Amino acid sequence: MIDVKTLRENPDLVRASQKARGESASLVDEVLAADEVRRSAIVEFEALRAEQNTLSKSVGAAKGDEKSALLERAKTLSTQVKEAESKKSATEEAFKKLALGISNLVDERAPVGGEADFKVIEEIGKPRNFDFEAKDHVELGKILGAIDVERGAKVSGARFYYLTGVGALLELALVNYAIQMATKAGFIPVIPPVLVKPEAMEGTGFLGQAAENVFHLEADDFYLVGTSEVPLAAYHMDEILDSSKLPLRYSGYSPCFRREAGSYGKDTRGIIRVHQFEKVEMFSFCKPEDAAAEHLRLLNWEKEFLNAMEIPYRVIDVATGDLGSSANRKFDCEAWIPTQGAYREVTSTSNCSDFQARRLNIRIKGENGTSPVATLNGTLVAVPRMIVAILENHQQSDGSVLVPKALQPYLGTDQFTPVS
RNA sequence: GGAGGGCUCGCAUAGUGGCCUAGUGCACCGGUCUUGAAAACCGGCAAGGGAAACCUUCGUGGGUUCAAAUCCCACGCCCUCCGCCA
Repeated sequence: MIDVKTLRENPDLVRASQKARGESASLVDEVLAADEVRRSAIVEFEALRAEQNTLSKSVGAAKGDEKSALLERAKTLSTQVKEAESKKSATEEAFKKLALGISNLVDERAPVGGEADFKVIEEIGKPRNFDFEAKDHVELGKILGAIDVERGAKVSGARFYYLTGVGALLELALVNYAIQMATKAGFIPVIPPVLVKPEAMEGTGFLGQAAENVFHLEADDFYLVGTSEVPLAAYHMDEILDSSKLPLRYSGYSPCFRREAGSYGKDTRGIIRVHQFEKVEMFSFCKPEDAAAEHLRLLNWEKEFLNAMEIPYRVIDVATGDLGSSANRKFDCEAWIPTQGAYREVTSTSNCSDFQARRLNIRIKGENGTSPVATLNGTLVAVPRMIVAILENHQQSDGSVLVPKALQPYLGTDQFTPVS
């Protein structure tokens, strides 16, 4: 949630941010109006309540006629208080509903524009020149006995898959390598719940613009998380953190579930876009003034991982119109996918500043009271897309695939060979 | 799923309708004393809104009442036991 003080004192800043995102700037004025109404309702209620409190006290002390007179007055006051209270909560709710619709203030350094207006920050590694016809990951997966999309579709439908044999082993190797790397860097490994309550989903900002991509279990009112960012962010919900212990870094390993609504026809082949996958996610709680630096650290760990996979990739600064509602800035790492002749997003890191924390009520105790903490997240490895990148980039003409050095200790081999 | 016990400001506890706008102990912070420390003593010490007065919060949500931590109803979570179960 946006800071109400910023909104009141500097509405132009918020309007500009909304505009840069391609979202409603007039919402700012609606929220300000609702805030006025809310504040006057609070003042009215509190005045009546204070009067009731003092009157109530005198009732206890009074006797006889005096008492019945006071009681008379107290009764009418009581109904007034009740009315004022329900008016107050109604206006507060209306305000909150509107205020939640405003996205985080974009970082002024983020490139302004739509999805295509990203800025390339750097390109690392060079796409290989193949002296044979490169096979795509579906074909390689079949040859190696690693990926079975046909049976995935038979059992669960489109966008589901089985990882088998070396495919399954590769997932375990990637996860182990990622967790070990994160642990070395000081992250606390976490295996979180993946069914969460509406508050957790709402607090992390996934029930807004991203709501249609979230699986919901109606019978029990649970949500299936699309990323462990959700349970990791909500881990400290309603808590006050010790600022001397920051940054607090967690690496979550969990399945991720995505409905992929509105992506019909996109990436229908293979395992680039699927409903269920495993991911190791970095999550950091830090002081707001350290957030930008922490963001770069998360990006560096992502780069370190991709470097270890020996995959050519580029880093982009995502444009304002393509940021999630909680993020003020986002960097994507895009791996080169030979058979598509394109860079495709494999990992992504977002700086959510104090936006999520305000919704989730996570604070730091400081000199001048408490204030919201900053939260950041970044992908260390999203398994299927990394498998795609590894298989396609490291394939040989005979369909075998060289295993990156970093993964060899986890797999006990330096290459995957076709199964007969 | 069934039976019982519990949920109060970091922790532990007091509190069965108005001197509870919540007491006490521990922990913590500051001070006095001390060569230094400990002890002792003094003061501070939940959160949110507000310039302040003040208001809100005793698991959550309703209700009764002029007035609710306290009475009633529902729900949540934790603990113990029973049943089922990876």
